[in-house]
Amino acid sequence: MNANVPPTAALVAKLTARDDLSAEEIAVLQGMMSEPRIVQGGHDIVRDGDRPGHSTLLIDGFACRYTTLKDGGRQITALHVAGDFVDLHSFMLKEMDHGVGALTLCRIATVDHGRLLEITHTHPHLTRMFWLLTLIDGSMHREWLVGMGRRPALGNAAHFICEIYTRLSVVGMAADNAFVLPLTQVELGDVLGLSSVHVNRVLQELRSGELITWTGQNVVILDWDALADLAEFDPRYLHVVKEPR
Amino acid sequence: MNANVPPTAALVAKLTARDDLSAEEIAVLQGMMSEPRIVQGGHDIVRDGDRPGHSTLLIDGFACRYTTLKDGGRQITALHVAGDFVDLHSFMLKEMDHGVGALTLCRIATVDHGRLLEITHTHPHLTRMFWLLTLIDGSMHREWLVGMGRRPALGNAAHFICEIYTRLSVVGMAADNAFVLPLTQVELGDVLGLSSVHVNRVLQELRSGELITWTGQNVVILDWDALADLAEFDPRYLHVVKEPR
DNA sequence: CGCTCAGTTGATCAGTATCAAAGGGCGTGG
DNA sequence: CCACGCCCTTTGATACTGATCAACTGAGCG
Repeated sequence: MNANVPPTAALVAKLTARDDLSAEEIAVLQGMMSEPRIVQGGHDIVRDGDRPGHSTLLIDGFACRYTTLKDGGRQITALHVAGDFVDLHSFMLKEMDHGVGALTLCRIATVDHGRLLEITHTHPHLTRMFWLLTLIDGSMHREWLVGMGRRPALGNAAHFICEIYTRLSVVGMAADNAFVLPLTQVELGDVLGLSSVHVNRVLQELRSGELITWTGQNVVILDWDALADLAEFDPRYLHVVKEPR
Repeated sequence: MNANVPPTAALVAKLTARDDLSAEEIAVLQGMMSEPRIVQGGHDIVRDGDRPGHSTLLIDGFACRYTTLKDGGRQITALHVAGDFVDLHSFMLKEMDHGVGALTLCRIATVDHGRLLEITHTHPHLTRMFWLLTLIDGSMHREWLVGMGRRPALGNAAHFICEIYTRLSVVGMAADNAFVLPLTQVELGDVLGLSSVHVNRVLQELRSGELITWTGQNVVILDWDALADLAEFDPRYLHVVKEPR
């Protein structure tokens, strides 16, 4: 939000939580991004079938990857927060096989794929760090698969809350077990593979168990241990460990 | 199977289905792999929590990534066939957040992470192709998420069959709508997030609709169009398109 | 002031899980 | 070569999770 926070601040935080970056690498990151741009909530950032010539960094706001089925059902396959590259994978995949939508007003900036291509020639470590970002996306996908396939709705909702809290913490957007999450219950249903009615009931159960409060967009985790236990949340899959990569 | 087929044959097929490789790159691939080794079906190739110093290429056989929950439930998050790197992601993630198991007798070979690190410095294009492989894994994860979240069991089972057929075709292990798939119904349940009893009923429905036959390990797709339609299968997510990357 | 949209509640329905048991194929050891 | 055992598949009965349908509330906003 702050004008003198560089657009890459959250990205740098996300990366340096996993490995040190050199001053030059940080400069390359800052130099490669376009001017920030605003996307209104509810609008698409990238469309299914697009062949974007650039990848998009989310500076601020919430976005998601989603796919829509013929019957109108929607599945959100990833939720993105500040510092996430929402479609870094399009650099190598070329054609988008899903859409990316802004859930709230989003501030974004882009990198040209040509610039990324150069970086793969000139900056191997930075290239690996970009690769790492997409691998962490994959880890989250797998964890969501486990949740949808084998966790009951209550546990999976709890797991989602644990994940988002952890991820927001990394970029300084959550602390003291509290954070802002501007998701409707319909959207949460599209994340968890549930109907919005059932999401409502699951949230009530989490509230009545005094595990969380969730009023408007304000989520507070009242009992982290109990929530993580219910979720069988093991944060290793987020790989928030600084080591040489 | 054949002794004068190089261990990297399927991998090269998989990669060249997406972009041309130079002769030198193919030589690098062949030169980097260890001597092949055998793993018995039912045994682990990598364990959850491991920090392997190498990544494993599946030369032959079927393997899976899986995670097990406290109640004993298991979710398979990826199914691997010949030519797949089952844990290329461990090169950057370092610690395994799930296990990799051999579903059948598997022939594997490994690449040291040190060798991969060198390649990221000396062979940018090959590096990008490795990155691409992990991105396609991610695409499949997302598609599975859509299936488990929003497709009914029947459609998702159909989708799985379409996916596997397409993937096996790329490495020459499926043709004429027929292929060998050595998966038990329990394992298929762990893939689809279903109980084995329900898998049985779903398969019977696919059979009675004359969409497939599945006897022992032999699967035949009788009506591809109807199966793909039921599945809403759109192969774009597998990115089997040759173009400069 | 009335619309719209998000959240909530109740009633009923459908899809899938669970439990239990039986049948079939195949390898192994006697 | 047969018998046993084991694993996988199949079937039936029942239970339960989560979906669907419908209606109502409350808050924000034009």
